[in-house]
Order: sequence, then structure tokens, then C-alpha cells
Amino acid sequence: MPNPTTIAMMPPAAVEAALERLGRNIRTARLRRLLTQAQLAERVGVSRFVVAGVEQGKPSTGIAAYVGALWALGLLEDLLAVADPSEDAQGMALERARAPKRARRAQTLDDDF
Amino acid sequence: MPNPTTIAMMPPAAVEAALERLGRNIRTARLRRLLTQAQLAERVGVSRFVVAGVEQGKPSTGIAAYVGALWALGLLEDLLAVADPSEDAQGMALERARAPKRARRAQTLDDDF
DNA sequence: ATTAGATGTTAACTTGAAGCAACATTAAGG
DNA sequence: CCTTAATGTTGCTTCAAGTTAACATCTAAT
Repeated sequence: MPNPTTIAMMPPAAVEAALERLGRNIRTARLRRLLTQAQLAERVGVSRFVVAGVEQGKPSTGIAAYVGALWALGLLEDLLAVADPSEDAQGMALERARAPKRARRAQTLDDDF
Repeated sequence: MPNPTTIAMMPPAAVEAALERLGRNIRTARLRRLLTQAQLAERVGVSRFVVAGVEQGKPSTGIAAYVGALWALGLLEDLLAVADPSEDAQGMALERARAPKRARRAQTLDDDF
């Protein structure tokens, strides 16, 4: 990360808060399943330090560690709803407002649903 | 990433699929908002290459880039539901199963009043 | 008390993530 | 057609993420 001021180092407060919450949620889910950080780490395929970072909401940790943890905890489905195009009311409204005609589709706006 | 076999390099298929889907969702949201990768990157505070990686679901990219993109697109709320303890039916069931009725918790005897 | 396990902390080391620039490719528009 | 903008691609450099190991701290049992 050559740039001295990346989002990973100084994330906006909202991003930071969201990450901390996600980390706490993952920790709660792990504890409920009676797993240690080391055990979860082994399932995910990382060191226990990475899991610790995930539970602290460390911004610079690779997303695979987070998603891997969700996967190992059986919570991967929750991720599928994030930024779901069919639930993005704002985005759909924008699209509707600007393309009333039936001309040509801009490009491949995969409205998969 | 010193270890030759991290989850970031060879994620389970389910994790890979979930990341690809998340990336596509973010791309769709960006296009609906008529933003270029470079514009979104500027808002997030990363280079356009990182945004491209996010939209491809690159596993090794830091989670801050993903969450930052959601934030810049006004979709951060979606993340708050991920691994939400109050929605984790499996985890709650486990906890309930091992919880002793209403016996007193051993912990710290709260005879402090 | 003492043990044992889990988690936090630190340090040194290795590798790849992210930055940047230049070029290629693609797509939209005049 | 041509131009322009957006995105993909490549090579290079830098520095921090992740690794291992060892030690500290905390907690829950015996």
C-alpha cells in the first residue's frame, strides 16, 4: 500500500463502525458455536491472528478472511443480500428516471434476479 | 501473504462465488448511479484498479475497499445485517440448548447490593 | 492454588497488494 | 468514420498484510 493515506488506514467513521460491528457479529457467532479463534482460523485456512483481526474489524484485512469466516460459520447467505440489485431502491429509481424510453440498453447492466 | 496456500489464493468455491456476486452487485450499483470506476475510486480513496478488483470479487483485496465502495454508493446499511446475532437462528439454538434453565450463573455472584 | 486453554502482544521475515504509468481494447457519440 | 472516454492489461516499485514464534495475560476449570 504505497499511498500513505488509504482507506484501509483512515477509513471514514461510518465504514469503521460497520466493520467493527461485523467483526463483533462474527465473534458472537463463533462463541455461540463454541469455537476458538484457532479452530475457526484452521477452518478458514488462515492464522489465528487474522481471525483476531477480523473480529476487531481490521479494515486492511483481506475480504477473503471475512467471507471465509462467514462461510465457516454457516453465515455466508447473509452476504448475498448485500448490494442486491433487486433491493437497491435508489439505484432502480435512478435507472427508471433516466431511461423512460425503450431505446438501447446502456451496456450489460446485469439485473440478475 | 507468506503462506503459499491462503484462502485469498484458493478460496472455497462458495466463497469465490459469493465474492463474485458481491462484486457484480457493486458494479451494477455503480453503473446505475452513472459513476465510472475512477470516480468511485476517488470517493473511496483508492486507485481505480482496486475498484476494478472489487467488482471482480478479488479475494485478496482489503475489506475496506469493499466496504468503502458500499459506503460511497449508499449501500452500507446492507452490511449491518450480515451475521446479525439476533438473526442467527443456528447460533441462538446452540446457545439455548446448552443454557441451564434459569439457574444462577456461576460467574460473579452479584451479591453486590 | 494450580493447571490448562484461549487470547492479546510483540518481533523478524517474506510475499504480494496497491500505487503509478503506459498502452491496448472496447464502447458510445458526433 | 473518427474521436473520446471507460475499462482492461502489463511492468515496475514500495511497503504493509500475513506468517511463525515466543511470551504475557486472562479465564475457567480441577
